[in-house]
Amino acid sequence: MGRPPCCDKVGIKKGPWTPEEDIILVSYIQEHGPGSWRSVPTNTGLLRCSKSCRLRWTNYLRPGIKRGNFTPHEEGMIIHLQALLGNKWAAIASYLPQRTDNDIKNYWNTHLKKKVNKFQSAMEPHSSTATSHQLVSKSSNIERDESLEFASTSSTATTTYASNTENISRLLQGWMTSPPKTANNNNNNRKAEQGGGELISREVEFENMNNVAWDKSTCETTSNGVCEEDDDKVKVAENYNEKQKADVNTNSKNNNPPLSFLEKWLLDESCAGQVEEMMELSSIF
DNA sequence: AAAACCGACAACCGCTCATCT
DNA sequence: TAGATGAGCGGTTGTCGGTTT
Repeated sequence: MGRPPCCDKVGIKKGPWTPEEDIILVSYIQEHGPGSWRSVPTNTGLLRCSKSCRLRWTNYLRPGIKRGNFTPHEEGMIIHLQALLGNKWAAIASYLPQRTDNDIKNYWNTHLKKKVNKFQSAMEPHSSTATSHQLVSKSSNIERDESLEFASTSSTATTTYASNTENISRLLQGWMTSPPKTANNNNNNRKAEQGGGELISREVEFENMNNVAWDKSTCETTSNGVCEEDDDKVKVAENYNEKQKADVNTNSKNNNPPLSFLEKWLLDESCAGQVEEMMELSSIF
């Protein structure tokens, strides 16, 4: 169709977002809700293209986003899902409600891909009979050991604005105390449609079902300090999710396909435990 | 101390799909 | 029905901070 890029316009600012820009964007979304991105730059006066605003919101400013180190369980899930779904980051992200697709994609590219490749090349002489599942499971074990090391060595928080979650927490104070019309539901529904088939179609439900509990559990079991930092943000997210839960439950009642095997596996806590076990068992790698 | 290198991640780009007119 | 527009996704790039030489 030959549509010109929205960011080609003269006077459109690029590069890292400033705190002022974030405040403007958050304030606007707080008032009008996410969506109608086209109108955001014109209504706010931001010298950013609509796309940039959307990305900034969905990948960074949106409530409920967990930042910081990935837990071994999260790593295992990413590896599993990547093996099963390929580079469908949005689909994978739907199973890790607090992580953005961009985050997962970056983490895969910078950490997990290398490790998995390393493992695969190590397995090369013997791998002719190994199933991909075995491969992935064993890969997960490497992730765990190395990630623990990683977590202990890389916990130095960056001091840049963009990485400071407290800034965002403050920005989001009051968000959802007067909730806007949730265009997010529409986005989620659309994502579900786009994600391709049954596997993804239930992400909305899962997301809302797990957001709060997931956050709490992961916070309690990790000791990297990230969760404490994000406490305010988590609370804000909880309110946000409560609201969404109510909306989405209505929809899911009407259209509620059965869980696939993969989903069951992923959602089943005991199975998650098995992954951990497998990780332990193959720590020889 | 400074330059070179490297890793992490935020942001951008191009494409596709859905919706609207 | 076709074109225009909005929005989302995945790949890639740019920037920045830390580490090594």
